[in-house]
Amino acid sequence: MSPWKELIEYKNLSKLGFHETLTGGQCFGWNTTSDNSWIGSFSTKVVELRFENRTIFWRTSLTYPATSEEILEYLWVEKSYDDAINELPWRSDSVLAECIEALPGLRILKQSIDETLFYFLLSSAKSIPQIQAIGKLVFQKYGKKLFENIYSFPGWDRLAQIPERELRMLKLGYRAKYVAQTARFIASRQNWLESIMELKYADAKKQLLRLPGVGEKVADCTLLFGGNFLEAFPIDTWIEKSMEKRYNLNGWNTAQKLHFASMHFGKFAGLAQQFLFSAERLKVFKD
DNA sequence: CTTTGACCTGGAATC
DNA sequence: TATATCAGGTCAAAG
Repeated sequence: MSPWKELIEYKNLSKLGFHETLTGGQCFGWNTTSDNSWIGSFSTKVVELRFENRTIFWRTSLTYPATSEEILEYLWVEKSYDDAINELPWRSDSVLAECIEALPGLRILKQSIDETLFYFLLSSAKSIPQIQAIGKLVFQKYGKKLFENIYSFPGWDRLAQIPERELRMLKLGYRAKYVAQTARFIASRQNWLESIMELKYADAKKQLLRLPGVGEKVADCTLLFGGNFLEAFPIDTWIEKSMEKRYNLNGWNTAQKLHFASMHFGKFAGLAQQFLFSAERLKVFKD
């Protein structure tokens, strides 16, 4: 590892918001190394981050290094983040205001779409630690070793060569079929997944829905966390609960809730979703 | 077009 | 210490 360096001093960031960003379920490649530090990887770069006195410090692997610019981009530490927060309707929405206040600096990471799709294909009826665990088994077996205890995403072409039964042995359960079939779909279409990012949100989502194991929720997670589509609004059980309890949308179906989210939260609905989601998960509200 | 149940597995809840 | 339930969903069959 390189020596620790200061990445940036960040006034409006809490340890909780940062911790939740890295371990709250939008990504699965980070592990806590101490009370205030985390180690993980993105696009075969290994990084350790530390949060201290409103400042983020970083160090990186010598064999798989990242630059500070790459880390800032991955963490969405840019003016566009502040602008996005500013555009959310927290001035007139006290629920959202309370969530943002409780989790300063919570953000959407800029992950790669291939790896993000993979993880969310594993996510159904699994808790965050379980998704992390079974994902890691696959990385460990078919990926490249990047660091002690850190392995890379093998890539869809590699995954396409693996029989479903072999994936089942890695505890994927019925998700093995999703991964195996999706891998074959993607591997047989050159540049298909990457080109989705050039599309408009609705079209990109329509494309992802063609994949086996990808329903609305997984499609929106993939687009939001891996495709930089900030208007994507994944509705899982937590958000479902949030919409019904905090916004009184009992009896609304998913399409209606999605419409509400888009109208009410606007083009950064996905960022709002992350605050609502984490607030619900971390029990910010008394109920 | 909405509703229902199966699908793998295991950590967490209740006996 | 056992046994039953349910979990960041999807899909297909049935109403």
